[in-house]
Amino acid sequence: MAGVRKEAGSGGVDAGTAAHELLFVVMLVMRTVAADMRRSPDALAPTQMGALMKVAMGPCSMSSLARHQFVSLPTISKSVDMLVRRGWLERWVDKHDRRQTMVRLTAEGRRVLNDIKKRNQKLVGQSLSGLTAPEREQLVAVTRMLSRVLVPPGDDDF
Amino acid sequence: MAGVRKEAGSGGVDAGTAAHELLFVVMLVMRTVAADMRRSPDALAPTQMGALMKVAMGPCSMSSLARHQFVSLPTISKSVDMLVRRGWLERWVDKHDRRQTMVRLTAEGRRVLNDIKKRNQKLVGQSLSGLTAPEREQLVAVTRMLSRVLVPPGDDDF
DNA sequence: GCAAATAGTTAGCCGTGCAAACAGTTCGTG
DNA sequence: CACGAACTGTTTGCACGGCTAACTATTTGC
Repeated sequence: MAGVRKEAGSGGVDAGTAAHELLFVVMLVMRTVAADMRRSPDALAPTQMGALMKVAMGPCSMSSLARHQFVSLPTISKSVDMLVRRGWLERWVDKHDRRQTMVRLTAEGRRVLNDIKKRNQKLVGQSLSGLTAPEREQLVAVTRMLSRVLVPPGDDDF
Repeated sequence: MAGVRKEAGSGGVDAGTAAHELLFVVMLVMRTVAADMRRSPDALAPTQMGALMKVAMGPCSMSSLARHQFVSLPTISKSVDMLVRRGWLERWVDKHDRRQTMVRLTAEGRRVLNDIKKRNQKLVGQSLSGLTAPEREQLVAVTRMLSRVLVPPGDDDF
């Protein structure tokens, strides 16, 4: 039960242990990636990055964005303010429900987002080049599996 | 070369593609974990969490902590201030080099750190319980492999 | 047609991050 | 040994990220 650690490779692995290992790696990656994004000329916090990525999938409302990033409405409002000021997002009032303000990615925003993505990809890719080809295959298989299980199903905000 | 995406399962996977997939999952996990840590009574930012985890491995200096978290010395100084104020860390001047201030975890700090870890583990573990036992085995194998490759070798700060 | 619910923004607070400037300590070299 | 250079942290001042509370503007429902 809880508290019992089993070794991988011989016995079973409970979800808690797997979570522990996964969290360690996630922290490891985020630490370097977040630091690199801070140093970048187009400095961006992880949440803003996530917001851009969501909007890149298609226009959405403020609430939808806030739910997606798990932040409050005031927070996303201020963040979008900043992103609009930088010229990366456009904001307009929805025709059918004038309470909602919708958000769309600008061409410049898409360019910047792709730049950051490429930059992050290169950074992490350098470490990953230390893996063998089969190891990378295994890694991708696991990421697919995690994506399937980590994205809340039936929620359009994800 | 760059820009060419190959499908997993049949052909090879270049490091960039693997990095892309890994980053997606990392963002996914961090989003939920960071949000949960904000809501927690012992609210803590990812960097502070990382600092606590490093100090939990054994006492260390400010510089060492700053390098480990990839933040500036002023930033870690202020963060440690806060953690000392909360009673989670203790600070003292090194006997042999009076320039250095060392940091150690208090009993309370260790308790809180374990609480947060358990909380995160439970949160992520819930999603991971959707995996089969062999899938979890595979996941743990990949995390081990990633830890090996992501931790800068020969650097005592990691 | 009006109260309640919904969607965003504004105001005010605290925490995180940086660079620049400062202060104390150790090192190195004449 | 003495003094300047290098190293280690802190302070200051700024920008931004996050929250709650309070407010405005719309839509919905009875």
